[in-house]
Amino acid sequence: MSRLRDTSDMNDSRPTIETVAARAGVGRGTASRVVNGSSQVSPAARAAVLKAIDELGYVPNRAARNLVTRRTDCVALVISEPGDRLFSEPYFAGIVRGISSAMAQTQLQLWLSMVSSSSERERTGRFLTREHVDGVLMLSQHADDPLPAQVRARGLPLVLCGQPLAASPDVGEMPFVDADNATGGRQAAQYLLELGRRRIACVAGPQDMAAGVARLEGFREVVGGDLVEYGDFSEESGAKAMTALLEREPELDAVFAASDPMAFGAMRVLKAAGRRIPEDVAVVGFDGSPGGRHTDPPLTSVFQPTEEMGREMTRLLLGQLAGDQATESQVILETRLELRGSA
Amino acid sequence: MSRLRDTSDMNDSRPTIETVAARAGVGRGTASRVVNGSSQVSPAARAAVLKAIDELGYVPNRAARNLVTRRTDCVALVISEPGDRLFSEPYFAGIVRGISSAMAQTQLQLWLSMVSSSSERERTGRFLTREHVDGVLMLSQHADDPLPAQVRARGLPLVLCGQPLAASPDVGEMPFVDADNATGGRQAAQYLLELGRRRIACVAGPQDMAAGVARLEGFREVVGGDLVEYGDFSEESGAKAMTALLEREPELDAVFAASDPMAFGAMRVLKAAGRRIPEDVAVVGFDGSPGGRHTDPPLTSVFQPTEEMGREMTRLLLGQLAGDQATESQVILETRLELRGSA
DNA sequence: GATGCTCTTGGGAGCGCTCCCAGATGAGGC
DNA sequence: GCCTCATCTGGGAGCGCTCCCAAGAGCATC
Repeated sequence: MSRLRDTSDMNDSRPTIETVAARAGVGRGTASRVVNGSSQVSPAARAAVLKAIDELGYVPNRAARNLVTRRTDCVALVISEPGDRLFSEPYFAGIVRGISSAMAQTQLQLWLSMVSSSSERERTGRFLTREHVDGVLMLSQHADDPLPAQVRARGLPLVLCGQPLAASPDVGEMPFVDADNATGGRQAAQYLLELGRRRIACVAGPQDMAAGVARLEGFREVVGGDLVEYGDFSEESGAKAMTALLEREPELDAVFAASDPMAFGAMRVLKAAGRRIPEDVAVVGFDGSPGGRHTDPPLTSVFQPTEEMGREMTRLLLGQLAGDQATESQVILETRLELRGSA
Repeated sequence: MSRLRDTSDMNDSRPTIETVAARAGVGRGTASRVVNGSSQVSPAARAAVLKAIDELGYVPNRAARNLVTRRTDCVALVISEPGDRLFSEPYFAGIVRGISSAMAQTQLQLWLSMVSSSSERERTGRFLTREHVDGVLMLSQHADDPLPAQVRARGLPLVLCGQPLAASPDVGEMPFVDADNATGGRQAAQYLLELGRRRIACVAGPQDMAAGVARLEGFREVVGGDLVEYGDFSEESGAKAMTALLEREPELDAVFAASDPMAFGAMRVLKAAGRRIPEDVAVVGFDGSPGGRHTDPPLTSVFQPTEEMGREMTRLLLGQLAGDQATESQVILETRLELRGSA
């Protein structure tokens, strides 16, 4: 009576592992061992089970498995930033993409939580228990964010994006992935020096984020001086800082901005002030974002491999989940100067 | 021997509903009824159970519940776009934020899947079954994306962001949330007319997306004419289109760009061509994105409530999940012209 | 042929929960 | 006092899976 059907919804009752075992002519245990890749199975039994699985279109029931294994197969991705400013930055987009694509190779699900208010922070904090997730990936650079320590205290595997500030608790053991911000700052400064620039200013990032501190530090190692104004990585703050810098030193001939958006803002102000880029003032950003290709002139920038950072975060977390001691817990990825037109 | 401990990890064995029932002096069934908000419980029993839950810090085991209820309490958020261009746009960021915050009020988990390659598309497609998720939210505007129809065919609750093109299959019944793009286009055109502009050009969006079509349609209803060039919503494409428009009609005195990034590109080209904004050429964008506040001059733009769109998508999906016939299945949200400096 | 080993196997037990049925309780009507 | 009905309650059954134990099979050794 039944005609050909999509195997994906046979009669609304999907096959269980018992069905598979029966069809393969083996016991439930053996079927389970095959599904979970145990080596303790004879080739014949394995083949029979695999055939049955294929014919029945068997998919293991996640809930049943999680119930007995006491894992959740679920990893939280927490994006913890006030306001919506940062999420729209290419930096975040690249990392999320990297994480997502690496996670797609896995059994794991990626649970997304965006935290901007303190009430959301509290809600999320309460949720981040072993009861709900196996591990946590966190995009949060602010030193005063309590979530990382909280997660860590519960013994949940955690990988941060961005080195925590030295002032943070447990900073030594916090696993993280970051770009080599200090070297990036050095690369920018060195290049500007090599161009023959001598009055080099810096639009630095916020000093309550490790990235802001390190980029400035690297820059200063090479250039010295104190022609520095601070922003918060946003375009607007970059424009403000640039205005201040121009006032302090009208003769400046180069600027290093610690983020691409800040560089965009700085370029806008420079142009409005009648400076030609790069002839009068050379500009170097930090991010190497795609948007920098389309400014006028295109922005020379220190590239950080955001997508790779996301993939590395995932790799570190998987290592922790597997209890693999060999996996390193802190990874710093190289930056490189991407020459376009602004310097 | 034991000192004060975080109740969240007492002895590594979390209380079960049986523990709660025992402590409250009731049966397992009654405890379960209280947890699930059944009305068939006497006030005294309810109070006792709630007290026990509180004292024990009881949290229901999700896997066990899902096993028996045959739900997953999990909703997929699929962001289906080629390349990483779009994800970094404020449009996406706002919607994701809205979805995330609405979902946080819920039992549901949000499973994130970013799809850019066709292999990822296939993987995701295979995963989007009732076995894995209860429903799907999809951010995908391209007409040729097979995922929506696939999900729909499986009978999974689905809400799209952005009205599907009329050419798409099942378009009539596809639940979606969108901004009123046509009216938005009209608003922009009308305003430019009211300003006394007479040679009004349009940088239109891609015509394989409903948003691109509708915004142009609305614009044309008011302005007519064929001073139109097409972009793909990106800044670069906006610049290209603007260049072409200037060539075709050097005397144009206004431009409507169907996205903010395209407007940014257009403004850049206009300035490079020596046009003053808004004196020589008035510019109106579409998005009302925060970035538009910091251009020079700030960008007048048709605002679409992205965050609200995300919240509405969530609401519609929850309605479907609850089997609530009263919940409308298609929502179109108002746009409004946000006056800044460029027009 | 008995013994000891390894490799493989089947299936009982049980994870924590909800569903549902049968029973207890109490109020109300005869 | 007895029956009926509605309300509330306890706990058995069972969701689909993995874990683990005991036992069978096969082989080499004594």
